[in-house]
Amino acid sequence: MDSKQATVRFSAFGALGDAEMLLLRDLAGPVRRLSRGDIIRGEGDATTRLYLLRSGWTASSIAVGGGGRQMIKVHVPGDMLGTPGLAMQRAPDTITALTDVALSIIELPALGRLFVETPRLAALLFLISQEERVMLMDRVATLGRADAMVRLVALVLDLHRRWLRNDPAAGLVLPLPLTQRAIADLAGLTPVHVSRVLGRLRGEGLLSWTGQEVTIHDLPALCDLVALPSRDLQADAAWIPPSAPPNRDRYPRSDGA
Amino acid sequence: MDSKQATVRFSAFGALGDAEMLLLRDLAGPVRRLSRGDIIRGEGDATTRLYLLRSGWTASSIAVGGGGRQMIKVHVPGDMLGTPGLAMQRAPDTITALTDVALSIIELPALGRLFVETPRLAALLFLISQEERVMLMDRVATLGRADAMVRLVALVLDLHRRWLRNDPAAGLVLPLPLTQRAIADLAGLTPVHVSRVLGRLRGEGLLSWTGQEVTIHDLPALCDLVALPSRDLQADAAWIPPSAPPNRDRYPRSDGA
DNA sequence: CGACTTCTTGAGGAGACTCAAGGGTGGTGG
DNA sequence: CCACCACCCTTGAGTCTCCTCAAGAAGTCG
Repeated sequence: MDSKQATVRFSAFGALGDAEMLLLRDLAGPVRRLSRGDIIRGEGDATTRLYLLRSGWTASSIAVGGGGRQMIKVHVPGDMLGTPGLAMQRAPDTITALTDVALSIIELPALGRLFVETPRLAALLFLISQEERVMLMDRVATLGRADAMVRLVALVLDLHRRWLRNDPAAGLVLPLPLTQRAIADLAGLTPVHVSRVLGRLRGEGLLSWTGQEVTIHDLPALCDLVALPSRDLQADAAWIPPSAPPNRDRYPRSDGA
Repeated sequence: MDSKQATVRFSAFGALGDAEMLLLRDLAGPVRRLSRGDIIRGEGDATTRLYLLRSGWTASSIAVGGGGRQMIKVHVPGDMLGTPGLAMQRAPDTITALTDVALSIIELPALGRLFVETPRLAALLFLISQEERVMLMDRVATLGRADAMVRLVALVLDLHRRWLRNDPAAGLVLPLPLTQRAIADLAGLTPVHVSRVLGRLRGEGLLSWTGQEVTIHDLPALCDLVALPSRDLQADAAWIPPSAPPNRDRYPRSDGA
């Protein structure tokens, strides 16, 4: 299950060959375990490594003027953490552990080898980043144009969809270890208002959100409320390079000419 | 100048070798010219090509329930258009021409060759996408946590910064062909409120925004107001593969095994 | 010149915020 | 074992930002 989750994001866009499977397994270094509340990487830190979330929940957030913060995204197992920071000298976001977590460390030279040795894997990684961009675009649309109730429902539906990808057997109850303060930081609201709106959602029988898990009572009604298109992933696009032949070293490694 | 703008986003992350320059020039196909207001690609269209903006301004937007829309981003020359859609079966956003524009069409097989033949270029393209993600993250933070005045100022500063990259000699006056309705769609506000807040910014001597251009009167004060970190790009990261040797065809093309 | 879009300004209303108080829960230490 | 503290959730009252509706001025294109 652990190793399956590590590849689920990749294989959504195309099958992995032996060479890719091998390199993907080598990509991830030692596993590190952290406790709830720990900071995995802070804003301003050097961007010298990536993380692959193995189990547990983490979140990425940006501090804004005056002690507040905007939470950008909640991560589920299989997500790669810290990638946007590669473009910057210093990390743009803080990554915190929402629960006890296990993550693999990915060193950057391994990423360089991925681009040289398995162009197919590089293209799939590129597509994962495009998917992340679309998710951020939808978030911009929601934050810019939706009221509090729609924002909260959109949040639940998004997390439900992503949770189902890791565990297709999961039903309408999903674990979601967020305090209402964290939910407010995600939705761009205040904790007080989150409490009120969740109360209304509960009262109308649409969903119930205890401290640790959400139960979706009326999925169709919720989808209706949010009214965002379904965003089907592009599986197996024709332009993606085919699996590389199994022998290595057709290209020089990045450390030797 | 045209060809310089086409490479400026790439070379921000590392120098381009001869092989990369060649492939990058071959990447872009025929130039297409469109008029102000034309739709380059609509939401739901097939995602079978990309565009490289040569001159003029375009914007990407998402329709939201009830006739409204959220504008995601304004593009300047040198930006690649349509990339997020690669991950989806149908385009998630509508790309419209804000002015008369010229753009090169990039067919997807050329993108596949880029990943196979020039891993360095692929890695740079990957980094451009990460930069776009960071810009979207900052936008999420602004929309989630900032009031109307800060949103507008953040918008101006972002566009000013990106405009300077193409024309380092540009001063504090930048062309910005957006109606107040478009500004409202960008900032997640209503046109009425945009008019009011721009009036206040003008009254306080911070900036003036006519229909076609913005003049920044007090840059330090505006930066102070927004208070987002500076986001220095990571130039020439060590993990990026070196330039490929000039001969081609070390890897099979994607059309032959 | 007329039709259209754009910008401005006013008045009233709604959604979300602030401040504040009270109850519940979990963890810590005496 | 219990007292205490810290955090979390809830609910109320008042305020403010931003929205809606509306009308008029200014500019643009056919």
